[in-house]
Amino acid sequence: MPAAIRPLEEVLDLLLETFTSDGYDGASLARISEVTGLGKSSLYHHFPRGKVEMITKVLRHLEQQLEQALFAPMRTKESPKKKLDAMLATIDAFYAGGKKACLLERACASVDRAQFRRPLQHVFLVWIAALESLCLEAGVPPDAAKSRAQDALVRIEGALVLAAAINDTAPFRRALDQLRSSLLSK
Amino acid sequence: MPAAIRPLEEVLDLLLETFTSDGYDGASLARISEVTGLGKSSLYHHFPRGKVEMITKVLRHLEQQLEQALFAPMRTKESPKKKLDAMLATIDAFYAGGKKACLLERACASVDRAQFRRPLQHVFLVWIAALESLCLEAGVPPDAAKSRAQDALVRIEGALVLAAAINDTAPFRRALDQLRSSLLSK
DNA sequence: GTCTATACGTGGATAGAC
DNA sequence: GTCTATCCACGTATAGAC
Repeated sequence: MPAAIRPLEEVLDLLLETFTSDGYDGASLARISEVTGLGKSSLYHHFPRGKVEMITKVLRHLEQQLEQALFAPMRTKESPKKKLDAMLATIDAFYAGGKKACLLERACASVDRAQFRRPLQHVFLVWIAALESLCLEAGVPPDAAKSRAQDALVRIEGALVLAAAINDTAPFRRALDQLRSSLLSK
Repeated sequence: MPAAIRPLEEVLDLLLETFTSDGYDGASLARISEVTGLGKSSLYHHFPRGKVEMITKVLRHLEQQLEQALFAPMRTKESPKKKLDAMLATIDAFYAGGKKACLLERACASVDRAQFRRPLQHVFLVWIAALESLCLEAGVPPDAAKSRAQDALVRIEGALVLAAAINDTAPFRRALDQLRSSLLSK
């Protein structure tokens, strides 16, 4: 596979951004073409199955980003508490303090979600697993760790929805604060 | 305004259902026509501004439904605890135990959301206000009541998103359980 | 109020030259 | 790998008869 003019990585970053802000349905090929600087034919060269293939690869790309930015730091030898704080700071920055939407949530609500259900679900499951590990490491009882992890994502996603809907980032900031103080408590 | 063949109320119920399951973007006029049994022209007779007017009226309709089913019962003389339990049971049924999506969340993620931002925001604010009142009545400190109310919606919306994404209603059931046990605590 | 027919734009997707 | 040009389906929306 010869190197493309614009590295695929970079294209995926742009697609991630576009799908996040415009939604999967709202991101038209015309818009995507504009954003990436690639003509439609070029896009179909890289993604023969069209938009479905784009979002699928974007989801994998996002998963890799999360792996590097969130999950990998959680496997270091730092104290769980410090790792939690670091993770929350990263999340805070990633969602611009609650001003930015979440690609995952947007994708869940899209018309064609059935066509990329699996990769979408996978990102959530990986994220939950990472949080569960952290809980276990901090001494949270095994039968409670998974629920805790799921509930953390519930709060993050829900807070992003509400913050956008009422145009107030307070719910998001509180959600992170609450996770900071209670996710790892026994 | 002469009575329509099919009462407008009933049409709005059908639209609510369709927008919820298919999303605003995914609900095409063809589909809406099919579901309601009204031809496209009839739809434009009732909703001259098209889909935007439909969703706007559906949101108002939903607000009235919530008023009757959720908010009005909260203003009775029952104990706050009993009223909370009743509300959670209604919510549980409304979202089919976490299997059904939330129109509000779907609408938030739609392409044309800017065109019905206000009515959408209004439903959230009314709901939050109702929860806040209940908190205050139960003796939750005034400076905490609003946050509590917002956080309750965060959990409900977030749980619906996650439950759908990972195809597991457990997060939703837990969210309601947690609200039952902690929303009104001091 | 409802219907049939249709206009018009834009969506995703392709063909074929370079 | 990228471009221009184009296809077709479907989207919303409208016209005009009944």
